Amino acid sequence: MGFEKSITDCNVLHEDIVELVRKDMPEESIFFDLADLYTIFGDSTRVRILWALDIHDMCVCDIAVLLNLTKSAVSHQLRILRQANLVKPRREGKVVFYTLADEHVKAIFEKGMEHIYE
Amino acid sequence: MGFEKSITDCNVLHEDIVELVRKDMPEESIFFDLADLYTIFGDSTRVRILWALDIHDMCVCDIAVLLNLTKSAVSHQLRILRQANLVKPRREGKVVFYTLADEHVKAIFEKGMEHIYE
DNA sequence: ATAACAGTTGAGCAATTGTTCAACTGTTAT
DNA sequence: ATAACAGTTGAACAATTGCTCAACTGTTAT
Repeated sequence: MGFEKSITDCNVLHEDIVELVRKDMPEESIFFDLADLYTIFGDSTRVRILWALDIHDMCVCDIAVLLNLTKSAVSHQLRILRQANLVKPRREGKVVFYTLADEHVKAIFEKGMEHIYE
Repeated sequence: MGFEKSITDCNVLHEDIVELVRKDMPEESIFFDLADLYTIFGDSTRVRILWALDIHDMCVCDIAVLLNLTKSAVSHQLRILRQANLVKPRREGKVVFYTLADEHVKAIFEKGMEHIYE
């Protein structure tokens, strides 16, 4: 088991605190997954799409009109939301409806709103 | 009161749905604020800093050692977290300790984790 | 068949972002 | 004074991101 090269340009000042925190920290990959999820919420277009879908299922054209975007722009964002398992497509003839695929989305919004308005 | 130029390259397909959703949608600036907040959570370094501070207050050097980063990199990220009112600094001599400034942070993490592990 | 339309996709561009580097404060000890 | 060290800051660079444009599917109607 090797040690990774140290990048830091300073020394530990409170070894006890660092060890305490290090013990309780999850492994690094969890933080990447968490950050990846929040990156998706970090765009106002995607947030508006998710918010809209939480009110009612919608097709690409309706979303585009609602948010005043091209259907291409909407489709690109929907692909990102699809890959993150946040929305699910459902084809009906020529039209593709998108549905919110996760009940946690609203809870995440609510916690965010609580921070903003305090 | 004028109408903004339309960008969309398609027409409404379900006017009733669009109107229903439009009625319940908050104004645009709220989505920018929400997205800005999640952008901050959208970086694994910042998430790890916040997680660490939730366990215990820490100074810049300790964070740098814990996460194997330069103190400059840590300081830059702490500035972003400070400006978003997510952490607060407290100077003690040469050392600056940072504290989590918001109880919602943990709740936001928890909701994110719930989505990842389902 | 073929036209019309909803939706998708890849390349490319402008804007944004995280880190590094180097120079700079602020506080403590000699 | 001045050296030492914790921390901050601005410029610069590489990498990423959101949108546009144009070309492409897939389904329905003529």
